[in-house]
Amino acid sequence: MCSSDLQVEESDLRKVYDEIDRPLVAVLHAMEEAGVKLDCEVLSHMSKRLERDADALARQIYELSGMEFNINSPKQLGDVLFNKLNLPKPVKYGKGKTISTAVDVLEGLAASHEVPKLVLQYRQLTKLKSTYVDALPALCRLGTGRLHTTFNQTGASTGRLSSVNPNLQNIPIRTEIGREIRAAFIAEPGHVLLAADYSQIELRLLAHFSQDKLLVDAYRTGRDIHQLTASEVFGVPPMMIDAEHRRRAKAVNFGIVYGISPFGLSQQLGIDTKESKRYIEGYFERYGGVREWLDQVLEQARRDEKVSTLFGRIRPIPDIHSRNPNLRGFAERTATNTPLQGTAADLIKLAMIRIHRDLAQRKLKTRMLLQVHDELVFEVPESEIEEARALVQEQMENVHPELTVPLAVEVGVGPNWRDMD
DNA sequence: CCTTATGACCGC
DNA sequence: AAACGCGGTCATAAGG
Repeated sequence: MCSSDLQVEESDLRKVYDEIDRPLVAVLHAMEEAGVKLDCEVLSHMSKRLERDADALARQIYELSGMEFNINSPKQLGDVLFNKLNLPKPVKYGKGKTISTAVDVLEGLAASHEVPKLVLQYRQLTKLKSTYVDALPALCRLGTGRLHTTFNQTGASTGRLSSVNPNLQNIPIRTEIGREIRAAFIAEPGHVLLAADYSQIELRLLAHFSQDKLLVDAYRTGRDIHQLTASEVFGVPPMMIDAEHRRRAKAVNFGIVYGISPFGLSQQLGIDTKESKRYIEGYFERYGGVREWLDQVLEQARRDEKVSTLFGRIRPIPDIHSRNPNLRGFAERTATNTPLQGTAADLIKLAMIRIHRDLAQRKLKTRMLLQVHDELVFEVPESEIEEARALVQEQMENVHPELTVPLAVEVGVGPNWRDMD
């Protein structure tokens, strides 16, 4: 027996290794070798434009500050904002050393002063330029113009993959400029990119694990889950839910998955902890099964000092008995989040193995390129689009039919990673 | 010169 | 003091 096998003697863990992680190795290798085509021309033009725009912002910042300094140095920036311009220092942010210039601090100041507003714009531009626009083309393999990441199979304690050199799991999408970068990820001539992503897989797994009546019923009947939570927590009929209600309810649902605290939710929503506490209490009043499941996971974590995914992947939770409330709090949130995040990771890995197998069996030229936690990206010859779409959606949705709620997968097809229909 | 820590910020 | 899960990268700054 080889030494790596000694680590996985327990039978459930053995199965996770034999049926998920070991067969995934070949799939990941093929994905890394395939790479993804990058339109370096697009990025080169973007680089010049961002250079000009960032430079113009910097000049305005220097002008309004009355001095030149390094905007990228939090120390120098804090000094200018809070000592030279005498903007109000963030409460609770000093923590001894440098004053925080984090985005939420600057956002609070942006309404009353031009400089923090410009700094936020400057940061957005320089972040995207240095991390993506300038860095990615340099990593393209010469000749093919393709970008090859390395997937780390043991990087995340929950069983998720990670991606390095470059990280292709954090390509921007939220801002317009970010989406321009995404548009530089293209398909070879005669091909399209196909992206398939699980819709709210962790909340669906929460429904499965907790068997909460309301949550299970919501997913079985195809309800808008954030609208439902808004309705239940704020006591407003579903039809009366506006965008702000829904936004707050969405943050509550995410908070539940992450291991909610009144403080964390209040920070996320920019509200009082009193109010966020009311939201959380309101949630558990309505989703009683969720409360019971969370309690049961914590009980198990305290008993075994570990938690598991649906398939038996294990995460030790050594700090669950810590007398340090901070450490213990982290351990508790880890304990409740890991079965959700880890089971989602197990499921998409299983789907990847089966899709890779089926593509080969059917002798399709479609290639799996990327995995981004709940999304798979493929490069598909135009002649195979409909067959690939059906195969991928089918395998992802039916990866584990024993779940008590359906898994929903949305599929998009397009010439690049931004423009998907 | 390289390594490490920190602050900030990109994604799911 | 810190404060909601999991990662990776960049620029700065300081240390060996």
